[in-house]
Amino acid sequence: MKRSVRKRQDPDLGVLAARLFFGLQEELFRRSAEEGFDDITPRHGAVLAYLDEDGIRPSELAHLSGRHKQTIGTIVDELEKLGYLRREADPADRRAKLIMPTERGRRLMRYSDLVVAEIEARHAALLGTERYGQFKSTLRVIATAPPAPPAPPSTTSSVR
Amino acid sequence: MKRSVRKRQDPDLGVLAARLFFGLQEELFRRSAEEGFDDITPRHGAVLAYLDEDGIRPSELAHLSGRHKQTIGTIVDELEKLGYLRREADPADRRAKLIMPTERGRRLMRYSDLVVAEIEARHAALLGTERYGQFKSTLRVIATAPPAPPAPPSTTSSVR
DNA sequence: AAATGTAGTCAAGATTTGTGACTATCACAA
DNA sequence: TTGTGATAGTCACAAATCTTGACTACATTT
Repeated sequence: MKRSVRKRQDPDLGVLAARLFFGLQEELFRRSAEEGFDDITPRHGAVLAYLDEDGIRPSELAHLSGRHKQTIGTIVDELEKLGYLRREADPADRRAKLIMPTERGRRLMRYSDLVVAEIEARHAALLGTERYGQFKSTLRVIATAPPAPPAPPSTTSSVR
Repeated sequence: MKRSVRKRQDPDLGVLAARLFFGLQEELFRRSAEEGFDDITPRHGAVLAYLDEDGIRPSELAHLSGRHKQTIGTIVDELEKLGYLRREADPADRRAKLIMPTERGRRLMRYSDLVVAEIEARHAALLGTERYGQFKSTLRVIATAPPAPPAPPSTTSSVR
């Protein structure tokens, strides 16, 4: 059996994770564009996904999204120009800025949260609420699991 | 409750999918690098993930990975230079090429399949084989589900 | 054999990411 | 209070990556 065929018939966790992620991303940005938010790209998702009505710092966005703070900086520049957010001074720390969504940004936040909720509802309708609920809670555990278990102590370890 | 905090405490499917995918990718490439495959990047994954001992065509790689054929072309160039694969003529179609892994490519295929299998085994050990099996089969259904259901017929549809 | 479609490549421009350095501010300790 | 080291954010430039359009060779259809 060809590996490429096997990967299609019995895809491993990596292939499934990629499909889930990119499929969801595709629908989210396609529908957002249809709704009038047609000037953003998946690249902006790193910031948009974590926008907060109460403001959030660029460095926290960098941490949450796993990107460099320079990248976040240019994405924030773009989204500011597009009218989705503003930079404000953070009263708690004069070095820091707070990224505050504009009205348009808030509308996008609501809409994208809605689309994701709809996608989840679709799965729940297809699978049953209980099975989907179990799936999601298992996914939460797995997605939170540490990357690799601590290296098992070995009698041949170089430490001894 | 801040949206950003909510997204951390009760992450939606989008956030979970991103974590699952990027977490797995991180471990896979980190461990591959430790194993000596330290000249490849996640970008090469589009090709590496679907390499096949029996050969596979660039256009099929483009389709499977969702990237442009030009992108696949340059990735294949790089992997060829790095010694992971060769381009061979496809006997069945003289326009086409077959991407054949070299011995090094086959070793990487085996190792990365092993790492993913190990990650899955880790989850299965943590959750129990049955619960993990249910999770994975549900994930397969969800990841295969069509992006959006056909627009529901509506009495106010512009078609009528 | 003509027309149309497909496989792969080339080349150039635009976009995006990564690196290093820099200022301002904060936190902490001497 | 002053000094030291860390942190938040930005600038500027180099490197990597993606996108677009055009092109050749071959296959398929009519």
